[in-house]
Amino acid sequence: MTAIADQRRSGCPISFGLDIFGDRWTLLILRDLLLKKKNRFREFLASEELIASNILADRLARLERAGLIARLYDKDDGRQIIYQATKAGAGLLPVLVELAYWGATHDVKSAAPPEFAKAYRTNRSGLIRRMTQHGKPR
Amino acid sequence: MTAIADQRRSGCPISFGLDIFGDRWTLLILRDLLLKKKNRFREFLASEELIASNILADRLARLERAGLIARLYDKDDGRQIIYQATKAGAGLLPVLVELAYWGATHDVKSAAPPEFAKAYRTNRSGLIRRMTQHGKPR
DNA sequence: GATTTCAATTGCATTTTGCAAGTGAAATGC
DNA sequence: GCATTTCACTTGCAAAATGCAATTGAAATC
Repeated sequence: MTAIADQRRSGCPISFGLDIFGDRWTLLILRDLLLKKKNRFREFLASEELIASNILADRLARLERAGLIARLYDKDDGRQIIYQATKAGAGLLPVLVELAYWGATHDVKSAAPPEFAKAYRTNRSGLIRRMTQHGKPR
Repeated sequence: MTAIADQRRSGCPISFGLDIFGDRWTLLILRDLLLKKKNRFREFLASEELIASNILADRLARLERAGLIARLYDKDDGRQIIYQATKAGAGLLPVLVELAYWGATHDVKSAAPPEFAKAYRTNRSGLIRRMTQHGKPR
């Protein structure tokens, strides 16, 4: 599965990522999807940071175009759409873990549980493996 | 050393980070600073992605306010300012490494050298340790 | 003393964001 | 079976951020 940023600024792999999710909201959606197991529009809307519905719709569309998420139709409810991370999207979990660890260690008012930083320091790859198992992309 | 985002959206450590560097340019400046050993205004301007000088000045000011970089005066040249990562700024190196690895593995046209992904897979923490030693923050 | 280099700043057009309200289709309640 | 609610969005519009080109003033070089 390959992500495509169509107006990339350079060949740099970091700028490639930022061309897709370099904004204040996109990684929060992926956090909800990968870490909080949310997968519906209204669930993303309900997150603490209060994303506006037009921005959410725009970011979901971009994520889909970039190949990081897929849209499924809920067969039990014709209104609802289920959002799922692709392998490329799920591949960002380690990035989210590093971001969370950086925030947890540099933000005085962090709401991250102390167990997280502890688990990270004790066994980072085990932590990531456990987190990955829980919400495996198909 | 503690970074301060003054209008944070939530207690989430990920959103804390995004409140500081959640845009298309800030992490590229930190990439230049931490990975490419650039530390002057004109050097950041010269990067491949071609940041505009007003945006660069704005991001450097924000990074300083957030406590991720410091400004030093070059005593050999009164015009020049030397930008340096603080410990909090240098703490983002693992985030940059993960971003680079994600980009290197998911971007077909990645310009990242194959040795990087190889080194990451073989010995990630050793790679990060070596990268950290090279440009140590004071 | 004139020219160049430095780190920015200014003015202005374009794009993105954010808020509030609204939409149509589908499900639920009575 | 009809009204109400819920769903995933869309629309309109003001405000803020971005991007471009030109300019600034201080300091270094020629």
